[in-house]
Amino acid sequence: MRIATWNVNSVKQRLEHLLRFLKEEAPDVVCLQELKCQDDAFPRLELDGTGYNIAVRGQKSFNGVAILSKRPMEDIQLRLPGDDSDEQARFIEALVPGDKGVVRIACIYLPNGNPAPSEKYSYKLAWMDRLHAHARARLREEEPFVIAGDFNVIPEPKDAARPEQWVNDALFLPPTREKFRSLLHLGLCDALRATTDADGIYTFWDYQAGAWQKNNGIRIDHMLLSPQAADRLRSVTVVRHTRGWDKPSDHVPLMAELDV
DNA sequence: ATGCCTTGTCGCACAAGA
Repeated sequence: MRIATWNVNSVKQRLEHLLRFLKEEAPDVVCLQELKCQDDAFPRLELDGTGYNIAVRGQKSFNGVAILSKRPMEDIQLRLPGDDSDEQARFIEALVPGDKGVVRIACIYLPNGNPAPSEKYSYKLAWMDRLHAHARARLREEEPFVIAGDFNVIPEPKDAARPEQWVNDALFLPPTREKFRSLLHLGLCDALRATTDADGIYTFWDYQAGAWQKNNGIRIDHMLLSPQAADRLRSVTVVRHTRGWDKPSDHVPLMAELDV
């Protein structure tokens, strides 16, 4: 099963890119973030011919997440547990069947949190605590489980071309990185880091200041795998060339192949 | 030090992103 995650920065603006990506890579599952539209504005008709089933948690203007799956999904969850008053559309989860078994896939758009300190940063840290609690509960089920998405976390200095630019940023501050590590300490595996310890691997390049042309990137899109999913990991790919397309998203897709 | 782009919004500038 090929699972992809991609922050598209407006699904309406990126529809042609998405269709091209689906055609070229033929992933079984695609987790999308930053739809920037409500449920009824999601381009379902435009995706009709692709054969993907669609689960959406949209929101006006900001945020918004979706899962596309070739096979029908079950047990779709639209909220990250832990705060019933949280209205931001940043979480969607579904059980997806494969050839040999099922995988539960959570698609997340973790808050940016800038500036720090601020209420936004407090919200980010609280959201990470809720994700930690949810992951711990899922891990107790001892099944293949994947958290895929835009984490807005630079895990290590080598995950930034110029780490000194990020030392005061919510994506790289010590509390942010500590909470990311605490997810790993639960027993989750950073899929890309299971395949390589190389530096220079990025998933985001800012639109500004020629970041792409200078390769001034950061690695902030991740897939975390439960032990039962990690045991089945075959490969991880950053689909880097999409950043060079016309009118691209500032993020590129991350893709993992699981033997499921 | 700030903005640099890009997107969405009951636009006509601003918020949010990272």
